[in-house]
Amino acid sequence: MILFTLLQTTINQLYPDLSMLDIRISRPTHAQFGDYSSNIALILAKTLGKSPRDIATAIRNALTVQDEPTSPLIEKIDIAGPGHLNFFMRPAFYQHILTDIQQQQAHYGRQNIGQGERWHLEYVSANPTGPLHVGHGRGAAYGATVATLLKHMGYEVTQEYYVNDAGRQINILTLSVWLRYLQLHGLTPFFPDNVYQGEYIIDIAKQLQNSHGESLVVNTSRFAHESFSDSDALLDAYIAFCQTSIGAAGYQPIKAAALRSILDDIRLDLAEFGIVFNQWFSEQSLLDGGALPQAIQALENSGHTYHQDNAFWFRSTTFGDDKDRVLVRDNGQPTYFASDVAYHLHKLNRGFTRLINIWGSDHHGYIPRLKAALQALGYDPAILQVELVQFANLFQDGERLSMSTRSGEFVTLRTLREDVGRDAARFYYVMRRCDQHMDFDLSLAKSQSKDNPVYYLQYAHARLSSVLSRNAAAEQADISLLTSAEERSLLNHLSEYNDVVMRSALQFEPHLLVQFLHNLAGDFHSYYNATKILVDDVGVRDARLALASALQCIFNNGLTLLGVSAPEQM
RNA sequence: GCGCCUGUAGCUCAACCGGAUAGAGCAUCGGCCUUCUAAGCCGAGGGUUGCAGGUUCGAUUCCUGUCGGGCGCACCA
Repeated sequence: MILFTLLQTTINQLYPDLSMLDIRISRPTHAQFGDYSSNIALILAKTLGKSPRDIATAIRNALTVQDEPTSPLIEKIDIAGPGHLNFFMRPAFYQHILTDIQQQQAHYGRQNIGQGERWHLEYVSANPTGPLHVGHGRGAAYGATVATLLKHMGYEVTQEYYVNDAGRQINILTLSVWLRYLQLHGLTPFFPDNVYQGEYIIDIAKQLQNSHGESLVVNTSRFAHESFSDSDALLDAYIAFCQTSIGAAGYQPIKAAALRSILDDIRLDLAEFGIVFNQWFSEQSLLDGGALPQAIQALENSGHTYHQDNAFWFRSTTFGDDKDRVLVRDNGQPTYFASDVAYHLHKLNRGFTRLINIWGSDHHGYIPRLKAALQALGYDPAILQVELVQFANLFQDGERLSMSTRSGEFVTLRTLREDVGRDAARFYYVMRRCDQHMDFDLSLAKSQSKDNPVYYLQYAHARLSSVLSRNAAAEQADISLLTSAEERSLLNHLSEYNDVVMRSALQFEPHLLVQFLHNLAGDFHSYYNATKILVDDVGVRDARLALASALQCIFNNGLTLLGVSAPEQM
């Protein structure tokens, strides 16, 4: 940005000893403070030991000759308040921006900060034990938007879904399907209440019935469920009973069918939500491919492990974790943590220079041990960045809903999409900071779906499209004819887009872009209501059409980045 | 008990990593369609930023304490 370089060179000349300049240019809160403002004089006051106003005056003097700015793009430079430097820009400045937008169109806002650096983004990664529910939606929408934004900044982003297909919950899932399958064959097996009970389990059982007929039917009366007092122990015994009864040859197909069915559903669900992953990474593949023992070995080689109580431990406390962590249980089974270490090592071995994980906030206690493992293995723990997404509290008619995949009590993401629409759902999920708690009233979302803020933005785009379809913008237009305060404000607002997109991307904060577009739409709607664009005066009309065309482009680009459509009509 | 997140208008949330007069939407009240899309616009009311201290030119933002909410503290995943 022009002002930035101008300030930087000026200050370097005035105070050559200074290093690490943190020049920031912002849009003032009020029009009287100009188009742009910098607080650099206030910041420098302390290190220079001078009054802010003196510094501001020195800077201003360097940028002006007899009160007249040397830059043809600047009309006036004011010093206000405690020492703010306020810049008033000339139309020529905005002419540049409109021309850029006009030329670059869909590419406008794109930058190459990343220079093709390969970043890895893992998100959703919900256990494949049931359909996605609305709680997963936030992480999905957020992750997808962050990925889009980062690609826009020139990073090569690989989006990956980690499939937890190796743990105990998959065995519970398999058992659940089998029990339903037995029921379909008229049997009445003992049915624990902590198996998966959603409707979709029955669907999978029906598929199993079609593909395997009666071949997996077993009389379960031999299973003595009465002898267990602990429900988890009962479940494990029940799983073991199932495995021995039908053998691996019977068990594996059930497990595979259940996994395939659920993953296919999740994949389709996400695709319909506009989210496509580059890779679905199987946890089981880490065990099958030997990556897991290799990772454990690597940790052992690092010297930060020990044996105790027949288990194998990682001394993560050395690296700031609360307590040491088990890698291999006393029964010889590796822990989930061990495979997660292997997984992240695998990511790094694939050549990614940064790992970004988007997790539910309930996993926050897990971060230190994973970073500890990376550090023990010789990596800079900062290479892993975890963004925690707070849960959305779900309400229906004012009552809090609990979400439980196990009991089958949840509202699916699919239902939400069908109720409020894809655009509204995508938008709603990313309009707030991800680390902010969010209340989500389903009944309100449905009843007020036409009040969803997303329509405010889409409507602005539709209005602009409508005007431009009547009269296309001319190649050339004289922006200096846009003289009203509203027009100046719109131009000024528009000029901020690039910066906002960059901040949204690099800070992983899509909501900044949402806020920006919402405010811009507000400015536009006011303007549209007060000012006729298609006036008789050709010069003024062309100038306004040029502005309209730029606005349309910005809304289109911005909404596209958010994964929301930009309709031409509404 | 320890750790992380959090507390801003009646409700849901912003506030550009310490800047100027804390902003939107919803809700409430009053106006605007013979004019390019009223899913819109204009106006009104609504605040001691949980509370108490501290740091400095300046604090919603940083520090300490305190109160309230969420989450986590497994040889589960």
